[in-house]
Amino acid sequence: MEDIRAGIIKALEQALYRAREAGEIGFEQIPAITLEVPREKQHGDFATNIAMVMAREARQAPRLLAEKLVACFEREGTWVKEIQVAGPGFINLTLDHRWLYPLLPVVQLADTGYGGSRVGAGKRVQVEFVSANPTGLLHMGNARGAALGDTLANLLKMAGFSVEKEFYINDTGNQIENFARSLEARYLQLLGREVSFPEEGYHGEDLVETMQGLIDQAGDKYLRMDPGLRRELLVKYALTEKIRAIRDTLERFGVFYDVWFSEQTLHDSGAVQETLEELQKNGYVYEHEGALWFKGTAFGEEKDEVLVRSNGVPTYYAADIAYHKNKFDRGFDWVINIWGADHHGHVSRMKNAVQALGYEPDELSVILMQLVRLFQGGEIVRMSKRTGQYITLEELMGEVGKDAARFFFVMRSADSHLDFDLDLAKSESAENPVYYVQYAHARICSILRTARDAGHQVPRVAAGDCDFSVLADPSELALMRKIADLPDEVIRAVTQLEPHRIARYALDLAALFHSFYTNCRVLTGEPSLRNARLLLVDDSRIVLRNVLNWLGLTAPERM
RNA sequence: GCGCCCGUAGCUCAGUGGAUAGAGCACUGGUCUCCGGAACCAGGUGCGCAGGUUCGAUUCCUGCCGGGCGCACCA
Repeated sequence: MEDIRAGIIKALEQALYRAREAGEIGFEQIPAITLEVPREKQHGDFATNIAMVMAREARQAPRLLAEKLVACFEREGTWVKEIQVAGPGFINLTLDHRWLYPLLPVVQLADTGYGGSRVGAGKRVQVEFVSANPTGLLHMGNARGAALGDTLANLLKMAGFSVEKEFYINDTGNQIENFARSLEARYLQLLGREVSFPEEGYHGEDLVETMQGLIDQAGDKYLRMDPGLRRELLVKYALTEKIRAIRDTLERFGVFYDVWFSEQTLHDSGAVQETLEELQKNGYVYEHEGALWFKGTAFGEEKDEVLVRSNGVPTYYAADIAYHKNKFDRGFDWVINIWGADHHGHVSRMKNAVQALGYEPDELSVILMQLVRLFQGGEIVRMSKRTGQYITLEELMGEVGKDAARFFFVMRSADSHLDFDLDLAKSESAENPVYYVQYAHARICSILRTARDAGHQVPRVAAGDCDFSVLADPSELALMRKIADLPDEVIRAVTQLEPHRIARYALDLAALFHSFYTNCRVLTGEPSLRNARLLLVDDSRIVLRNVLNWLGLTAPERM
């Protein structure tokens, strides 16, 4: 695919040089030639706007220029069958459809590796996502982040990057203080003491359960303890419990991390302090009213930010800067964070700090994802019956299952608000896009089973030996073309940080397969046609399965 | 007030500066003697408004309108 593209571009360049030698066109340098895939099929397999781009410098009308270029174009070795000028000056290229056939054995051979590339070879990338507060349960926003982050990590791996997935545990700070007081209140209440619950505390039912669990294990022994020590021990117990619960839920959601990173360790190791000193050394820190401030205004921010409060306690910002320093010091070439849109103000602040420490801010990417709203029966679903809080990921999986949940979250662009339709996700029918894609896979497996039972194997063909010219139906060519596009799609999804493209790809591919299935009978009596189609079907299976796996969905053989 | 995201078909959303802007759902009609009907095919006066840049703008820039979210010695 890439070779073919590069070959055509080279041939176009040579045509331009030839035209110049013949005195037909004048130019200094050829601008970068891009080949796009036209929306309209009639416009061929590729199109280029090079004549329009060069029109001004060459002082010629785009169409005229295009015609001269076409006249000098040599097709030799490019698969180009037709080349013509169209519209305001486009050059449309139609390929001999035989260019697709060598792909068929390639997919078969690559198998689980098909769709991969080496654009990220030698580069280490870290994806940090979810990083939910360990004070409660995972909600819809966390779930969206989990689906996006995990899929993105899978795609990065396919693109050749070395990838690490990380969960940052916010296990210190004000919220933990608050968590401690909430736990203490629940603990005391469960043991019959009349204590009021902190106004700003964590009201979720899950804290009651957590403390009941502790009481079942350890009884009332914390009752007579010094309150400070008691809170410390309650938090320690609850954090372990909560983090385990979060990890369990994520694993059931199909998300596994390489590293669980504790914020507390940054304080304990002195990393926060070192980071502050470095910032100070670089001249970005000053003292004011007893607090230490970061000069955000030096980077065009509206105001400066507190790093260390006047009571001596570092802010979350200070810890987060230390955390990002730590990431870069671990040698990552690219650091990707997935945050809720409510943290957007933090993005430029973080990049500023990264720069202030002498790192390259462009090596930090942040994907901001917009809010998730749940819909059922056309109404917004806000509260969870069980916890009185927002619906949890656990409950969502119980309602619609892992596959539907993951697909729905990853199907939309991160920066669009996501309306999650519970009824649609639950429906086991045609209108559910998840089943549509999975059904295509199951259908393929069924065809292959039937073929095997009849004694027909998928042919194994060497790459050089593949005349599949019997595959010429438009639906067959469209399907092959889509399969050919996969590596490019992955690269695009990764470089644009848009994993939702792959969900669209899965839907498109499934549609093309269903269409092919309707138009072309696979198990025919004609052996060469049957063999060619069996290979195409098996390749479709491979591609669908790969894509479903990257999205974190199962690829069922029956359903 | 300042900042970020969004505004595309009845609904939910895709869309790489390009030619006739797409998909799913919903609705209507049709296809199938056979490999899985959870399928396929057909049916559409839609890019919030106004400027600007460009040969060309849904896409880039500015302003406005509408929706969401931020703007703590919270995280």
